[in-house]
Amino acid sequence: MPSRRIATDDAAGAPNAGNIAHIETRCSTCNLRELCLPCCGLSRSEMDVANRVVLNRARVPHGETLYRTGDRFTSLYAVRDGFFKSTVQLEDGRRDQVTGFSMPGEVLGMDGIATECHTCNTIALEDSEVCAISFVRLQLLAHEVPNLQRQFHKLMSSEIVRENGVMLLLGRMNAEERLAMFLLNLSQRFAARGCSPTEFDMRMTREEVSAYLGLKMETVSRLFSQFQQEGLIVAQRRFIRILDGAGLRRVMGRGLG
Amino acid sequence: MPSRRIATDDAAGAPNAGNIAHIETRCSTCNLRELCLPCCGLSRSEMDVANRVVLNRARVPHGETLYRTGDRFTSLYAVRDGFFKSTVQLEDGRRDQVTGFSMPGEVLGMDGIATECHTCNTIALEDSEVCAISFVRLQLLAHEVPNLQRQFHKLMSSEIVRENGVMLLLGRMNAEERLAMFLLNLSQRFAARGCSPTEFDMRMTREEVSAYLGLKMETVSRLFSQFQQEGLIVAQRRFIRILDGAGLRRVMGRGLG
DNA sequence: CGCGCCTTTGAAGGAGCTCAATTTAGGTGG
DNA sequence: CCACCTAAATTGAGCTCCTTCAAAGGCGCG
Repeated sequence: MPSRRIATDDAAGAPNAGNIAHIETRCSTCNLRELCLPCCGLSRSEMDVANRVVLNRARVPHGETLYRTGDRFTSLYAVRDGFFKSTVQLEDGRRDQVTGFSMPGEVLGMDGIATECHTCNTIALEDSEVCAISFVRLQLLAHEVPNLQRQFHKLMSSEIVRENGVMLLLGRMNAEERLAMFLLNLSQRFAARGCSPTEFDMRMTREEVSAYLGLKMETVSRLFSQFQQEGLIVAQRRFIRILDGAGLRRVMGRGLG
Repeated sequence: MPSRRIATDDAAGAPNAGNIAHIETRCSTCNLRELCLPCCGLSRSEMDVANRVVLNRARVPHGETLYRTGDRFTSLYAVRDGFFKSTVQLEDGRRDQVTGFSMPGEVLGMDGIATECHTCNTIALEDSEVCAISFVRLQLLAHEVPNLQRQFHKLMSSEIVRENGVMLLLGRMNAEERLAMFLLNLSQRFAARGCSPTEFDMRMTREEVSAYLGLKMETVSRLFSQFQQEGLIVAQRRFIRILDGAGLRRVMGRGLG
């Protein structure tokens, strides 16, 4: 099945096709503006300008692809609601690595800027909603609003920094440490969104967690059980309660001496 | 020892301190302009504008740090000559992961944009030379030259894409595949610089290669020996000759039946 | 209620690690 | 110019952690 095309005004074709909800969005009233790219760090008046980026809101049902490798790049996507995974695949397509999970306020699609084609696949892990931000328009607007330009640069840089962290995790941590780090990271991101940092529902399967952590599903499952026995967490399938955050942090030191 | 500070005109302090060679550089005469950020893809007249970015050339002797974690971010660095590694460290500092090796024409320092402090360490693997590009000035100039803005965005995006590839390597490839991929990547990058793709001198130690590939030094050493016995390469310490590139490419399929 | 998918758990195997000894290359000073 | 010294690289043997293969358990949904 084809990945869904979310039209932005300057994209070829109808601006509002098929089953995709198209909503004129006002950033200034968006409850994610603290987290979202074009709004974060902008003053009230700048925000009015930002409203003109024309964000086309679109729903992405659970399991649907937002964009896939090879798709032409036209927009960035701010996650408004829901949860996504991004994956890269080995040519043969048999093995794939999850490069990240994205939650509300985070921005997807920056991989496509370089070649103007996407280089990974992004799939909704639950019924989700994104704001499609026309990249051409974003650039035009950023030209007028230096602060927006800066925010955008910081956003791309953060993604580089984040990926550096994942490389450290994949290259130099053992299985225990990887899962502990993963849980702490999720926890911290939920907290930043005003959700409980100690009790949350993971949206991803064990398989997807393992594809992110560079492990096998069975290993991840065993580790959840182990952490539970050690009294660090309660894990009932996707539901997680963190009982001992400090303990998890300590796990990350168990790797070497 | 402190990391070396390379002053750009708008940085606080003397613009040309100590043992650092300061040379007014003209991009239009630089033999790297095909590869380098501010020049790549720019027309002749745009290039003249680019000359005004004020690139301070600086030498970085073998083993010296260009910037380190926590250093204030002021500039990007285009590698003019030499070879660098970038590393991130676990808090304890005992384990570190090499996030990339950089060669002439490549740009370093984009990790610093997000927080205005660098989040990795970058060290010269041989006597090297960089152009320090004041980020403030780059932004001003990019504002005047849209093409430069676009090139810069593509550059950051490429870095994201590159790191996605490394995550795939670290998360889903076995040791053989990792080394094969590494050698083919080096080869291809040397080729792009007009150097022989089949015969080159690696600038990094086995230790550094292993810190990049998420393996141990001994494993990497064994693999070099193995590849040599299989007739894929000649490896005499850092000198590498690729005898059978197609064979190396085939190695990357051996990972999963 | 039964089917499919996700998850858990066990037992055995193997890829890469650890520890340790040896070889080689490059730099330095007599 | 050679002997020495140190750092890098190689190689071996045994071990460990994670994987592989297999089976059973549990939850959601038609």
